[in-house]
Amino acid sequence: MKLGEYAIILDNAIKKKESIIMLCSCTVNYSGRAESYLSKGDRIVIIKEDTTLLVHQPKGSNPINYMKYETSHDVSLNKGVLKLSSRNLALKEYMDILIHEVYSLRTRKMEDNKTLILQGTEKDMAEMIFNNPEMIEKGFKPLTMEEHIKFGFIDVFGHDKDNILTIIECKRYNADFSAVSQLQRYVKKVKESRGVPIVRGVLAAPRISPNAKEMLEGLGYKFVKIEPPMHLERFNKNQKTLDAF
Amino acid sequence: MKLGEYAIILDNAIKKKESIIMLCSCTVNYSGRAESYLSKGDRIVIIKEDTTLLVHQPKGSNPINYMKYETSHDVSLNKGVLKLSSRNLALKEYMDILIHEVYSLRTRKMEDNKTLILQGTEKDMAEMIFNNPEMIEKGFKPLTMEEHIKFGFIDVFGHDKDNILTIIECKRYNADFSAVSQLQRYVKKVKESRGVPIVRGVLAAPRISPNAKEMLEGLGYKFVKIEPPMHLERFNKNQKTLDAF
DNA sequence: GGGGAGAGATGCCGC
DNA sequence: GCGGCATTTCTCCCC
Repeated sequence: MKLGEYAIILDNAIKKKESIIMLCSCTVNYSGRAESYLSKGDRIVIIKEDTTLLVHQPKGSNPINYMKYETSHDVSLNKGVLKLSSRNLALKEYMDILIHEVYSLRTRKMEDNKTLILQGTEKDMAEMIFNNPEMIEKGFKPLTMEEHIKFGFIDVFGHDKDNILTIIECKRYNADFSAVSQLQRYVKKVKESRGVPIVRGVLAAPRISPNAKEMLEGLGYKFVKIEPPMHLERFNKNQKTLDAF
Repeated sequence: MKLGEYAIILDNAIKKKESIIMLCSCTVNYSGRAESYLSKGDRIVIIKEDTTLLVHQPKGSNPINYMKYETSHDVSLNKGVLKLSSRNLALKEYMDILIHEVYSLRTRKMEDNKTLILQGTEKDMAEMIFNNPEMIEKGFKPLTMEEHIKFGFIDVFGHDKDNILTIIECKRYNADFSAVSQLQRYVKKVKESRGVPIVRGVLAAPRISPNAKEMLEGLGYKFVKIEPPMHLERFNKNQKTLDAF
């Protein structure tokens, strides 16, 4: 098939808001929040029904170039090269893909309105702690969860056994400097807004980096080792059983 | 084509380390750092040559499910359903994709060893400031760039006109709380390690959020409005010219 | 391999 | 729209 025929298929699919999956050799220019140039190579190019554009190389998780939704796409043919011009005027982002050869081109209206069920997030951790306060320490009495204050939101907020205000910051994986800084900010702001001299800070995570721990303890805060909850465990257990064979 | 034939094509491509692009109706189970379930719908499934797996819905920039590189993929056919079992034992991550119908399946050895040329990063900003110190303020004398200290690295480090040690933290977009905390940490650490009572902090970014500015000024630091440099501007200018038509 | 931080981060929610 | 923050963040760099 010639590039001109591919141009017509592309143009049609864009107009009909079908998803487009193309395997091709191409060159990519981008200008927007930054500027980039990617010279000729084989790539997977996807245009989704919401006009999102992705360019993937044969390695790696992330697209090498992309455009967000609400991008307009225009196809043109010039001197034996197919050109895809993508524009997001609202974001002032521009991309030109020069397509030298098309290896495969598929278009289809995709039917999918399903959303992901996800378990084991930071919010799930906060809920688990709220419902099992002794995980933090004996006598901890939670008051609120995901409480929004002007400067962010507090995962779990409550009183300790001596009725001292206590702020829990959860991290689903390794806690780092940034987590400690966040906790420090919340403690400072709550002290100010409530006019209380002492507010405790607790960082709940499966682990904490040594330097972050040093900073945490320097501030007089506490680390509690807690794993995020995994409730969809049946699948996991099945895998373990299967792996045993 | 029947699912059994697709199974053979898939199996072959996986063994030959070809890239695979499949349009299909499928169900996805994931278990690893978290757990997820995605019920039946039309998806784009990609297996790259480095064994990275991506599952894309018809909307959005990010894959709805994925596996990282160094994952093994196994294809099986059971009761009229094609099953792709993906395992990353090192990361303890598992995914099962049940494929109900294949709309399109392409495999190909992709040739691409090109890397992206990118301009306008935070590092580019630091270099620009290092070479044009008056952008920060009159009399600023930079000493080092990207200096690694035990607790992170300092974008630009130098003396101000009064020979006071000054730390510059760059952000290529909006500076937020986290940027201010980072600067605060560096100032504190440099004071301690050098035994100097006064160290200045400067945040260089195109803009700063009002709350972050309040925190910054509360710490006695300074904000300087600086845009990241865009050196590949020719393409951008051409676009503006084209858009005018 | 861990620590630390950037990213054209994206996506979500609240105001 | 902006602000604040989580993310199965990913990726890179340095130790």
